[in-house]
Amino acid sequence: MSLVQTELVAVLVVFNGDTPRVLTLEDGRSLPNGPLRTDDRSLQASLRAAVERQTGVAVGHLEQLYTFADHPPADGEPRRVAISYLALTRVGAERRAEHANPFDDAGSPAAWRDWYDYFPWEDQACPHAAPAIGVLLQRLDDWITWQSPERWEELRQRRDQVFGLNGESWNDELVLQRYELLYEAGLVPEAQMADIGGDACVTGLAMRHDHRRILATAMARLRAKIRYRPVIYELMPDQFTLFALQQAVERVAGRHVHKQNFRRQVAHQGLIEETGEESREAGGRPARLYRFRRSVVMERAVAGSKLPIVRAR
Amino acid sequence: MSLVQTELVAVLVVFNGDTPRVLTLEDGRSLPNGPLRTDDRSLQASLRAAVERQTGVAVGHLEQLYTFADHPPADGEPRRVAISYLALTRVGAERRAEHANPFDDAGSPAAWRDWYDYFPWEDQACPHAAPAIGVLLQRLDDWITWQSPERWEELRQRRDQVFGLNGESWNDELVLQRYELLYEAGLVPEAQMADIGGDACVTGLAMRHDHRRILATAMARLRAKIRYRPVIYELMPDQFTLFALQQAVERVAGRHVHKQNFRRQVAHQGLIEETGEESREAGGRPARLYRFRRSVVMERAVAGSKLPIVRAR
DNA sequence: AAGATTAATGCTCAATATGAGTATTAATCG
DNA sequence: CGATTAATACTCATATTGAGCATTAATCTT
Repeated sequence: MSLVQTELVAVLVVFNGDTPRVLTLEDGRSLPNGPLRTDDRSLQASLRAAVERQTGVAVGHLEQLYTFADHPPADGEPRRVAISYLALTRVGAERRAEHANPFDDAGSPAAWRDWYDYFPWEDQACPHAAPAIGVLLQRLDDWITWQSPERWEELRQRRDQVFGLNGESWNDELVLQRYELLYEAGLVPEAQMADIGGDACVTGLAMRHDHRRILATAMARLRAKIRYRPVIYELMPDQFTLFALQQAVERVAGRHVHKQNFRRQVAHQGLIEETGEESREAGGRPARLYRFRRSVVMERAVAGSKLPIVRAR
Repeated sequence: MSLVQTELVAVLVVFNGDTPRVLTLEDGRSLPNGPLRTDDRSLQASLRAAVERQTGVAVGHLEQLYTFADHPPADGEPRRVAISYLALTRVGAERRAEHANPFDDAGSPAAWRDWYDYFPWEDQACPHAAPAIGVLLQRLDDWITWQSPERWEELRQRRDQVFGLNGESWNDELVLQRYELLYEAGLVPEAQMADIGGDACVTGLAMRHDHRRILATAMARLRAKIRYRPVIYELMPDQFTLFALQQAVERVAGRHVHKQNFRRQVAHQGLIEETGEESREAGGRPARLYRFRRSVVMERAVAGSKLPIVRAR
């Protein structure tokens, strides 16, 4: 029959000025989730309720990501379907996780984790991540060599594309494709039946079920979306400097941005306005503070707003 | 509990050279659909099987659209969740609908219908649709006037945005937003409890459940996607002229394209190649025939490919 | 056969948008 | 006071985009 167990899974993202973080349960091994309850008004309402109940965090911007089905169960168990969402949370709202209800049903605390802990290779802007990526690529290479020779061509091409090697350029939106290639190659712990762990700084932290795949989908979506919709502002506090905004973009995208062009484009869009105040936290020339013009965005919610992310050479 | 009835719904699109068509059942009142069966390998596999069983059409390019939940049922019925997909079908493959298994479970034939029958106002390229759009906008205006005066401002702004009035420009991707505004205003038959029908050439054909909403989602997705991914080729036959390609884009987007710029950009992308043959069907200077370079696309599946759709003035 | 019609093509032009620099200014820190 | 940290101002070449004019090559009509 078509009765399936439907689960809602949320990827809550917050940017604390340093790195994007995701809300996790079970010591970082799963994402907040809950059942779709018949009495909730909508999927979104159901998800908000579940997350707030489970973690105490108020959910802001919310958008559906993708619906996954697990593999068909052998026994008569109902099939599990996961409807996943991306939720963006402003710093401040995220604090409630540590106070309100910091324990999930299993008794382990809800915790915010650097999303690059799960995908170290996605942080291309961070130079000290390079060695680990080198190790990973070496293992990938070894795996390819172990496959039947007629697949070499295809696999190497795929590797070059998704990891931006041999003339291809790094595409920060291919988070899911990279994860899936690594999964296929058995290089992430989830791919093994036994929980062998592996070296987390190379293969990233593992998660239960397909939660890391969902996280990859969320990262890819967010990276894609900040280029054409002003969603980055959903992660910013009320007031912020242009540098802080740029850092948010850089840390989300995992790559550097040309500062002057970034400012030019942001100014050009007219989505923010000066507050008149200045920030002198960084020790340097004080930076003007800006605020997001929510009213304007309502108007052109649709028009799009690109952010200048430098092309890789 | 979290047991819900999960339904898969497909929007199959074909372009026959004249207009985009969608595959419908029940005399055009519903979309092909089927349950998620526990023994199918994946959601996609389940959907392909259901559609082919129900309509006899082989599904080509397939992508997930969105997962909808209906309103909470009053009685103890399980809740219905619909996972919707967009499927693009090449002409030829679509023929099978008329031969193989032309009757659905209820005994009514599967039929391809002009998608603008369901959304007449979406066809902005068609001049004779203008009067009907005028009537619709008039009714929308009347409805706004009936609302409480403090909502007028907001509603008129929303109307101007989604319908491209008073200085706003028409955005062909807002299919869903337009439908939802009309729904809210009670201007589409689905919004009424009783099936009063209404004048289909103004309000469009109605569908059961939320199938027209799903169709709107599919149209919006396709219109958005042809701008940055080469999906339009999924609707083209093996060989085609540039003019045919342009018409496919125009009919899908519901707006005109600048011919020379269109050709320039298509040529620039290098996604197609001449076959060496010519078509002299149209009675004019013979047009060169092209074919889509599938191999190239595998390489830059990701790179994107924009199509020049003219901005509205 | 002449002229209308239907398209395909070739080419120009201005307005933006983009990527990558250099140079200057204004503050803090030690 | 000078090093450091940023913010900010400008320049420049190149690419992209929107819009148009002009020409060519076929068929269709009379």
